[in-house]
Amino acid sequence: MGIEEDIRQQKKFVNEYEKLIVNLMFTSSWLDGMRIQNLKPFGISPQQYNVLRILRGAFPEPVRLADITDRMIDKNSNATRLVEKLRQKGFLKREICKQNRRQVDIWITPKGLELLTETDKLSGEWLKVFKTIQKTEAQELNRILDKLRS
Amino acid sequence: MGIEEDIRQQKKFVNEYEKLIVNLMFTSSWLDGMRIQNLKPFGISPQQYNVLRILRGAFPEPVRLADITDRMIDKNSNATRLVEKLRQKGFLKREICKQNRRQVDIWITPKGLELLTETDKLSGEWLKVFKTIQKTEAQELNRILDKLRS
DNA sequence: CATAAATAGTTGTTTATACAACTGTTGAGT
DNA sequence: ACTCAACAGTTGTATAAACAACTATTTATG
Repeated sequence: MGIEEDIRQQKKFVNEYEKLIVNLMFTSSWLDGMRIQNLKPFGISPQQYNVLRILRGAFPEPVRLADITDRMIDKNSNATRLVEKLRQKGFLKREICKQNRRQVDIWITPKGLELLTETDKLSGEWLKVFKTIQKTEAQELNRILDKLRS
Repeated sequence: MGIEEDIRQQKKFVNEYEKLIVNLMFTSSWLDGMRIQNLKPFGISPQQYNVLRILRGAFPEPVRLADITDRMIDKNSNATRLVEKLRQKGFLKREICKQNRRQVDIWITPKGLELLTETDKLSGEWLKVFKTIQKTEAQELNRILDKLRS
């Protein structure tokens, strides 16, 4: 019976919108839990993964720290510290920009690219999770979520 | 153009499912940010609000700590400490169960109920956020999200 | 050119989260 | 009744998130 069962709620939601808020939060938390478990063997968090994906998207061009913050799913995380964690693990390099010494340019390293190649292999696992819904349903979800935020 | 624009992604997603993962995470983070801002004037976090809602749902019956954990959206949060925070603020009371002294019974207080009555008034604000989508679209989202987790 | 404002990151501090280890209580099996 | 496993919460600790204050650099303005 869906989300009511997941949160053991006896009463019905007052309306579809109330239910939707809870449903989105719950589903996201559920997905995030799976992402954490998936990435654990690689020693990175979903947020760190997010940063590496952004860097790969720009490769071989560098990305500025501010751009990372701007493009991250969770805007509130501290990009400086996230990047430092990834640098310590050797997945990226950072350099103060010669032209504008306020800004820091960041590149993904071969080791970082290699890591993403490994995690890419997990996408088959993810597709299994999503096999429960049709492609048209995924499209419909994407459409309505985009509309919701507009 | 939707989520691609929100995360400033130039390239297209490889498929609707990849896009959906990002879209769900992003939308949830966006909603959560609004919830934090909404609840800030009342001095509680979304998680604490979630606990109070569970308690109100059972009122005047008590709820056991384990049930709270079980019914929470974010299962990983530490219910003991969440409850203690709310107790300090006077929104709930807790008592060791006479019949089974391992378990702790928790009730929402009149002050807690009053707080929820105040926050209920905000639901009008929330409906404004959701006015962008139709009721049938909300139903469709709920249906597909439930299916996704099944 | 001197100063102020804006920009780009960094650091400090408080609070929250994740996960494991721990305490106390009850129930089951012998 | 005694032992052990299961149960219900709590506490410790390491890591991360939230938010504001701070430093350094560049750009704009008089």
